[in-house]
Parts: sequence; C-alpha cells; structure tokens
Amino acid sequence: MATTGRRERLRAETTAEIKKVALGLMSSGGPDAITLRAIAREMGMTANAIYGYFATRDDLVTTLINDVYTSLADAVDAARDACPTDDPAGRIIAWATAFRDWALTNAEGFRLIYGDPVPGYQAPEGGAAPEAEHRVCAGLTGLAAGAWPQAKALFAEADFQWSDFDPGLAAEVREEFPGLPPAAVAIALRIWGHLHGLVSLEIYGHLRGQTPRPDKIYRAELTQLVRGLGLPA
Amino acid sequence: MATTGRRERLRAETTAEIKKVALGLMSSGGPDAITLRAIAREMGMTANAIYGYFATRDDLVTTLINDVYTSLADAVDAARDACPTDDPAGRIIAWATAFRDWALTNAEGFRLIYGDPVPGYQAPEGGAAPEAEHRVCAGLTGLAAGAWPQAKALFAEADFQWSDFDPGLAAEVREEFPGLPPAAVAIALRIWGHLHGLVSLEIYGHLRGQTPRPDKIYRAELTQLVRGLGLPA
DNA sequence: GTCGAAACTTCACGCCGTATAGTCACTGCA
DNA sequence: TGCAGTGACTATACGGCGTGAAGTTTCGAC
Repeated sequence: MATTGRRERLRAETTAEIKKVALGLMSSGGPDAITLRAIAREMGMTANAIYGYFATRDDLVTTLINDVYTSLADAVDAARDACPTDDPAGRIIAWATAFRDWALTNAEGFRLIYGDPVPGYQAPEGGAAPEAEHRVCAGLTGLAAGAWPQAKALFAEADFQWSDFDPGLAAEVREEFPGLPPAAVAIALRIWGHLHGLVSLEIYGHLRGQTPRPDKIYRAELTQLVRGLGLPA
Repeated sequence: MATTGRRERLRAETTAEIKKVALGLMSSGGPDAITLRAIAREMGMTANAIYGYFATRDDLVTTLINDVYTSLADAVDAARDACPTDDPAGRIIAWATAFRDWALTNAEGFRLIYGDPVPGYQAPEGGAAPEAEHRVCAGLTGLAAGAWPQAKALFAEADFQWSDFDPGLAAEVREEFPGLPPAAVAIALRIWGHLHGLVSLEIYGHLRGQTPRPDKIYRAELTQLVRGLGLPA
C-alpha cells in the first residue's frame, strides 16, 4: 500500500517539478521558451523522459494554461470578495485593478493564456481553461448583477435573449442570479472586452508608443465604467 | 542605365514574391507558418537565398507586419472617410465596424500584428509599424475630436495633461485639432482598447465559449459607445 | 573579353518535437 | 528469497527549423 503510494508520490513530485521548471522558463524567456529539451536539461533528464508525464508538448502547455488561468481567476475573485457586496462600484474596481495587476506581474502568463501560446499550439475542446474562463465570465456577470439595480434604466432597450449566450453560462447565471436579464451578461462580456483590450495593448507594448501612463488611462476607464453603469464613484 | 535597372527590377520582384508567398503561408497556416524554408520551397529556391533579401527572419516578419498594419490602417481610414464629417457617430461606427471586419477576414494578420507574431520575435524600436499604430491612434483621436463638442460636458473633470502622451502623438494631435484637450486623446485610447479587446477575444476564440453572437455584443458596444460620448444614435 | 559583384546552392551546426527500441531499478507475489 | 512485471528513463534516429561559411554560377560594366 505505502509502496504504491511511494511511486505515485514520486510521480506527482516529478510532474510538479516539470510544471515548475516550465513556468520558470516561461517567466524568464516567454511562452516560446517552454521546450521539452530545455525543461529536461534543467532537470538533468532527457527530453523523452517528459513523455512519461505528458503525452505531448501541447498537453503540457494545456496543463500550464489551466494552472495559470486558475491563478488569474483566483486573484480577481479574491480581490473582489475583499470588498463588501453593498459596494458594487468598489467590487468592480477591485476586480478590474486585480486583473491588470495580475497581468503586469504575470505578463508571460497573460501571453500564454490570451496570445498564441506557443508555435502551432491548438487549444483542446474541453478542459480546465474553458472552465476558468467561464468562472471569469460568471464573476463579471456577478459584478454586473450587483450594479444592475442602478444600471438597468440605462440599458432598457437592450435586445438580448438567453439564446445569445452559451447554454452553460446562461444556466449558471440564471441559477445564481434569478431575475437577472440576459442584457446584464452582454454588459459583463463588454466589460471583459474593455479591460482585456487595454491590458492586452499594454502587455504587448502597443500603448508604449502612445502614452507613458497606461495606468492613468486604465484608471480613467474604471471611473467611466462605474459611471456608465449608473453607480456613484 | 536600363541594365542596372533590370537587376533592381528583378530584385524588387523577388522581394515582392517572398512577401506574397509569406502572406499566403500566413493566411493558410497562421503566423507560425512563416518559415524561410517553406517560403523557399514554394519559390523553388533554397532557404539561404532569402538572406540576400532579408537579413534575418525577424526582418522579414517586421516588413510583413508593416505591410499588414498599413492595410488595416487604410481599411479603417477609408471606411471612416466614406462617412460625412458632420455625422461623428456614423464615422465612429464605420471605423469600428471596418476594424472588426478587417480583423475577421484577416484573422491571421491580426494575430501577426497584435499577438506573439512568431516564436522569439522581438519588435524593433522604429519602423513603419509604430507609424501605422500612430496613424490608427491619430485617426481615433480625430473621431474623438468630431464627437468632442457633444462629449466634453461628460468628461469635464478628466485630469489629463499633454505630458501623459507620447510627444509625437501629442504634437500631431495638437497641430491637427487645435483646441482639443488631452482628455480627448485619453478617450481615443480607451475606445481603441474597448474595440481591440472585444475583437481580440473573438479572434483568439475566448468568446466562443460564452456567446455564439459576438457580432451582437460588438453592435451593442458601438451603440453604448456613441451614447457614452453624448451623440445621438 | 574580362572582371567583379550579385544571386544562388551546398554543406554544416545546433536547436526543436517526437517515434521506437532498449536498459535498469523497483514492486508485488510465490 | 527469488523472479516476473512494470514503470522510469536513455539512446538513437528522423525531419524540420534558422543561420553561418564557402563555393559556384550568372550577368552587367568597362
């Protein structure tokens, strides 16, 4: 019993070390630096040994994406939950600020999740990354739900149905926030787009040639965001 | 005279063919498919022959980025200018719609410009791509300038200085739109972020798991955008 | 007609992912 | 205690990649 446990433990440790080394390589050399040979070199193994733990390099990358995406989702959720629910504007700002902060301190991770992760990589259909993505979207919808009492007057004519959204996401939202209309989900997706766009431009260096103060732009964005939802600053 | 011209003409033709083949490979296989060897194969040459035209693969990629980015800037400028200047909302919507349309029909080009273009690629400091980027920003600022008479009341307390922006961009804007305050440039950058974010999420497939109707989200975004600027729909 | 430069090929090196076959230690059972 | 089985790992190999050095061909200029 304990002996089979030993094998499994060693195996889990090696798997963890592979991921740790891969993340280290990524943060120093970008997503492209994740090569089986480099990982193996760092670990004193042959590249082929890694095939015992991950069927292919893309499998490893997929696992890393899952981990990194989960860490992002954890970070923004924690920041949001540190703010009381009766302060919807504060929660939105906390969430969005944590999003940018996480992206700046984990720039390579951001590129891994949202960019072309690695040459030729094709994301698989299911898995934990789509789940983390759902979590992010659902979290944002929660923020929109918190703001909805004040916001709904501003989006009265919005023409959205539940069929305009992924069935799983729609079901999740309708269960957690009964009475919330589909227009609120559209708002959540739009907010996601706004924040993702600004952070993405910054991370990929496209803002560098335009402004030395991307933080100020982002802060202005947040101010207008809560105002656009009819919330007091 | 004409004979030296011949060499140069052949050289220009070959250069153009390399770029054309590279763009073809990109649109069929993504930015990663741009390999010197594949280009050479397609052209019936050896990979090393390309070194006579481009010092390195990154040089070729840089040139392609410039070309593609310029085509994007042309497309959005043309769409905007097809709308009369006395219809600022129409111009904004035309610009933004052209932006998404271009991105969807040139998805690989979008990834080339805004993503990790190619393993290990590092963008050079100067060049035509930053110039095209400036052009996009300046164009957007022009849209903001058109909307400013109605919008300024909504952004009265915005706290931006010209020093918050790149000197070149600031100079360009101040010359072209005298009297326009720096807050308008901030609005332009934020709009860029909004649109870029939504399109980027769509192109990279992150919206796929949330909504089957990204177009509808985008249209709602445009509606709220012009409304948020105080313009009539 | 000859010279020199430009265009291009050949060969080589070290990267990469990965398939196949083989080695070796450790585990579980008799 | 000895022996099979299994899982971890290595060795070797293939094709593809960017790129450097050296050699060859082509062709305009004088």
